[in-house]
Amino acid sequence: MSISTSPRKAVANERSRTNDPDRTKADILAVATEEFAAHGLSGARVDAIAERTRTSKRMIYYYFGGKDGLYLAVLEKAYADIRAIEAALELDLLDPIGALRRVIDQTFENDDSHTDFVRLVSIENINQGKHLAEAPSIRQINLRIIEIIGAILERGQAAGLFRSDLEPVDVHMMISAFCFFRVANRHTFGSIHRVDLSEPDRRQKHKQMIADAVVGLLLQK
Amino acid sequence: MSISTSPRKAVANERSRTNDPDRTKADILAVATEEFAAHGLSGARVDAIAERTRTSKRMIYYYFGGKDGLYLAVLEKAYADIRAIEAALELDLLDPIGALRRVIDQTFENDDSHTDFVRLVSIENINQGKHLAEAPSIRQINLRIIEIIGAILERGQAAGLFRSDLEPVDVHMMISAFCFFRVANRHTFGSIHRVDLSEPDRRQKHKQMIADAVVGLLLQK
DNA sequence: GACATAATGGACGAACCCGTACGTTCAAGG
DNA sequence: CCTTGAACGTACGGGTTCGTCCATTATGTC
Repeated sequence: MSISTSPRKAVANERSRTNDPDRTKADILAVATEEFAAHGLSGARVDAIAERTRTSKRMIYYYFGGKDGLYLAVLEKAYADIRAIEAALELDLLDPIGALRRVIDQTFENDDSHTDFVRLVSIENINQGKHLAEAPSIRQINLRIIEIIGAILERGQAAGLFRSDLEPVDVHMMISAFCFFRVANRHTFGSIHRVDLSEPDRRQKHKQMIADAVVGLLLQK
Repeated sequence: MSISTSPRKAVANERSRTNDPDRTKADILAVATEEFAAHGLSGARVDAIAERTRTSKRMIYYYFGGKDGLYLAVLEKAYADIRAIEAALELDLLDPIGALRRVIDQTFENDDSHTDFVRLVSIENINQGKHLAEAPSIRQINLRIIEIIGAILERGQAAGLFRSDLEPVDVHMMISAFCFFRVANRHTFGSIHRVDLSEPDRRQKHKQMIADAVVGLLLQK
């Protein structure tokens, strides 16, 4: 995680870069993320990952213990990356409706641009969330988004704008469901209904739709 | 597909039931549906399916050609079963809003009770919809739901109730996204936010939420 | 500069898994 | 009955895939 602890040699010398654990780990993780996202847990091949790596299969077992350990590390990093973006949201200056629209926009853009993350979450659900259940760090990370939405709802309710019978987690689910489905089910939905869900016009329309729907729902009394 | 073409022998004799192709095929299909839904395409084991069947592995290859052929047959049957229910909806007597709520209710209940179907669709998306693309029958089946929603929207627009800038397929997606996500992402979402999405109270609340949101969205001008 | 420890590579084994070759039984028609 | 094709079972081969054993090189420390 740190800025590489490799020794003096790494300054300028290009070729003789040997024994760089941080880089090796990061390299494996990046390749593994692609492989797992593309083929799922059981479909991913350890040999295939090793082959596309700067290093060898031996290192996967050295650093991650095995296929499952590697998968878990990939999952943890994917969640951490996504939520780090959400955590940086600046909403205090906006009115409740504006803040809510900002959160929705962010979730939409996040899922849209992080296809690998969406696929990994789908895969983990196929696997019944068994690996994620053993990664307490992931839960921690995700509480932030609930806090953010909770704060917005409170402000909206205090102002007499929003209804008060919806919990933050339910609002989050409604937003996530739409943004996630749009990416996760792109293939089947697109193929069946002959629509390209990633086409700019429809993309824009959908973003407007989910924002209007959620805001409209909260304004209902 | 017919009511079994087996001979006179099959009337009452319990034990000597031999050579019953329809039953053999249906048996394989049922077991395979469970196995694929549980472990995905690459995770499913042909040997495991064969073992839990009344018959042998040889019959899988005899009737379905191979693992891929079997998977495709499972997928087709899953879609057909779900959409057959939707096609039976009787909506002509209801006002547009009532009809829309009825469709949403139906979709919600369908996804909620057909976990295997939801999982298979997720799996097919992980597989980038490649198999579904080669199954024209599935597309045909799904057009029905779009027709239904299209008719409701037209009536609502004619009555001056609904906005007219949303296509049926977009409304369908909004409904599907919520109902599908609730089931497909049950494990990760539940584990992270410590909620049981299948608990009756929350279930009911969510059903109300998606209905209110979609109706509310359409009533916006 | 010697030594302990961390990092790395290549080769390999054992289990697994898909698909098939080959042989047998059943059912309907002559 | 006898033939013929459909329905079925057993056993196995060939390829794949995970994980490890053994050997080697780098790195930091005293």
